[in-house]
Amino acid sequence: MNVALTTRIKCRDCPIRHRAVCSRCDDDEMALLEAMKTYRVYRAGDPILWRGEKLTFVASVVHGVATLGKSLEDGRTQMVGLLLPSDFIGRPGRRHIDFDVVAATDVTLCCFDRKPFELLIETMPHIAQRLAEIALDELDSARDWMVLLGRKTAREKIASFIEMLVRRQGIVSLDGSTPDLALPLTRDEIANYLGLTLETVSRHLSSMKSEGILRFTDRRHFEVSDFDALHAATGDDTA
Amino acid sequence: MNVALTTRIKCRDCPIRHRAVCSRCDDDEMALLEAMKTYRVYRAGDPILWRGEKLTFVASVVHGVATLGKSLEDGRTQMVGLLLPSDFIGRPGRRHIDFDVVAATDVTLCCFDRKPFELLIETMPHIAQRLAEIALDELDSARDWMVLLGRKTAREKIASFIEMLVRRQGIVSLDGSTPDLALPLTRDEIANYLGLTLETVSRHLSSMKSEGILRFTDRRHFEVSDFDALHAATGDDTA
DNA sequence: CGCCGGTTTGACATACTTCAAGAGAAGTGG
DNA sequence: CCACTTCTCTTGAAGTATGTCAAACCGGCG
Repeated sequence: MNVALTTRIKCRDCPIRHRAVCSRCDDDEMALLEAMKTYRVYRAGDPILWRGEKLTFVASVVHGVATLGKSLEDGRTQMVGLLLPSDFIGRPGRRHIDFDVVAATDVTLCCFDRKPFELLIETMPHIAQRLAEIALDELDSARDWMVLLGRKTAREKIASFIEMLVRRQGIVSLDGSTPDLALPLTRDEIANYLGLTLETVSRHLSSMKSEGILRFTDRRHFEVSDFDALHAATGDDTA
Repeated sequence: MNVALTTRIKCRDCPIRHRAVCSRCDDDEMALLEAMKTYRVYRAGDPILWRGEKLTFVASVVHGVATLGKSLEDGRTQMVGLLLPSDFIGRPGRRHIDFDVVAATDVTLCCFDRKPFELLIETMPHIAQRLAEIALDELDSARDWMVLLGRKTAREKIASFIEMLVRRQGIVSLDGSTPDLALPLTRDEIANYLGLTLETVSRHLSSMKSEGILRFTDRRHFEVSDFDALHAATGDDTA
């Protein structure tokens, strides 16, 4: 089995201490959580939860990136979320999960058995408060993604995706260029995320390269040479 | 101005009492909410909140249907949610709203000023608990919608939309037909919801009519004559 | 009656997909 | 170190679903 226990991190040393579902909890509450939690570790590519599976635990992502996706009958798939550190997995109150969760990189989860966690929601207001915030934030970004999926052209989708990567991991210098950035997903995964095919993704990345907007140092590493042009290609208004 | 006060409903007689953000509250808590709430009424077509606007209140939909949408620079728009009775509007903790909210039919809202409501979240656990549930449910359906927008064909999108209407307001009899149902949106609004154009919506509705899946009694009223065929056209697996 | 918004239908354009072949990297084993 | 496989990615050619443009239809309402 892919699941393994890892060295326990103390909650006070936890990298997601200030953002995860536990972030509003005080020291006493933290001690309680500390006693309940368990870790699970997955290797890149491993399935974490499969659609329809019984939902025995809920979890926060501690390290790594997981994808949240769903498939149609005939095998078409759509990624509906990228789970990054501090993101929450699972749906308290539901017996089964309705999505596929897969580790995109090596992933560490901080898990709580579902039943006890549901009790926690009843008895520890700080948990419910933070959970509501997290869910509402996630909802906002899901809705932004819906605009992208429903109305943007392939080029705009790809530009938006790159811009998101830049905003998340990079700094844009005054001349509109960025340092070297990693593409964390394969062309296929990007396509899956954007509602496109991998060929379309490849073609548009190539054309943005030949237009001088992007420069590839290698297939999985690139820099933006003209951030203004990139933003203009997203179709978003200049917010 | 479009906003008007309406006759106050007592919370205990409220039609959304058991589903809205207040549904977990006990009698004492209810009394407090009763004192804080105000009603706002909008006519079909009226804007309720505009993107970027200051968010002075949050609200629950009591009657009617509102749409939640977002636009691109050049005017393309995408609907990202349909707000039905008991749905929640607003984002506690945010000063501004990032979407356009428009009344699709006449709408009544039960409103709370944002600041006092945020205090309520801190002090009244039942509110935060229910809000988390609502947001997580909404998130699940947003994600289902992302699959539709990203991967379904026009025909599948429309079949899915009709199926949703049926599940929400109708009953399917044993022979797979339904009673007369109302189409609450115009072709244009449906297109907007599905990430299509109104022409494409119209064409596919026509073809499903000629295939004997749907029957229109009038442009805004229809019945399903073959629910199995409808479901088969959605592309979803037989869940 | 004649306008008007919502709708249908047609003809055409095109962005994206599909199918297919091949090139680069990266790993594997001799 | 060099075949050999395998996987990812690129590029091309052809097909198609959906968008775009345009005209006509229909029911409602002044």
